[in-house]
Amino acid sequence: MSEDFGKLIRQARKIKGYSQRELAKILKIDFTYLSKLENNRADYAPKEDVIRGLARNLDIDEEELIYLAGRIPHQEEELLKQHYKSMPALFRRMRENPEFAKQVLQEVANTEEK
Amino acid sequence: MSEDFGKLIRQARKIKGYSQRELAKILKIDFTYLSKLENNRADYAPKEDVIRGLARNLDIDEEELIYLAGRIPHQEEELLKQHYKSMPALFRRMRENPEFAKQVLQEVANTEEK
DNA sequence: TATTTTAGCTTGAACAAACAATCAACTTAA
DNA sequence: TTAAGTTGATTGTTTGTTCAAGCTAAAATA
Repeated sequence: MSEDFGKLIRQARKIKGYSQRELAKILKIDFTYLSKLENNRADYAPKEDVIRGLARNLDIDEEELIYLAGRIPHQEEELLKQHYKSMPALFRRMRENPEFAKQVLQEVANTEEK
Repeated sequence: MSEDFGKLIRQARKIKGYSQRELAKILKIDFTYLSKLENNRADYAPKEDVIRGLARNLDIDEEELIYLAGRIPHQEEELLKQHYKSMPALFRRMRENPEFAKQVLQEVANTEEK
């Protein structure tokens, strides 16, 4: 589990003024599990549903939280398949050349008209 | 499982002149499982190891086959986490605007000096 | 002020569900 | 009559979550 995933959800929970038990109840998960998530003590990332539940109730962007957890949103799997021939290059390039990654992501962020 | 994953590995196997049993033996998987993979009858994508084994023995690019199977190579998970804030935009943009996707991927492919 | 609640949190062990692969039985073509 | 391939049922493994037990600090109570 990501180092910052736990930090982020704990912080967000506190801002919302929930105790772990309160939030866990809303999400219908065990509060001890939420504790583990906040401490990055869960061996594996939660399921997408759980992550989305967290995001919704904590006013975090759902997709962002999914990526932060090290998952890829289910709906994007199609994209991977469709572009399977060029994806490896894209990812390798972004990994090996952080400047490039920054540039591409910047570009996308800019052209986005929210 | 991807529509073309099965087709691709079956085709590649035939080119190599293997029967399902022969190839399965090399990969140390059950030949009936290989059959299912070729027919896209396996409910879930194989593990990364199995995909890599297939790719190696069938002269397919390992990463490409992983993406085609709808998975993301383990080593790339870090990248997702690192850029969790901008990834959603990138993927959404690529999904919603195939032209954009093409362009970005082209660009990467071109600047790659193999 | 010492003592007992209580509210919030953490952790290892146990468990359940989802996922990945095999087994047993069959079909077909050669 | 065997070599190749398919399929539904079953099983094994990994992943995701809960359970049982306990810790700590701050309030309440004596």
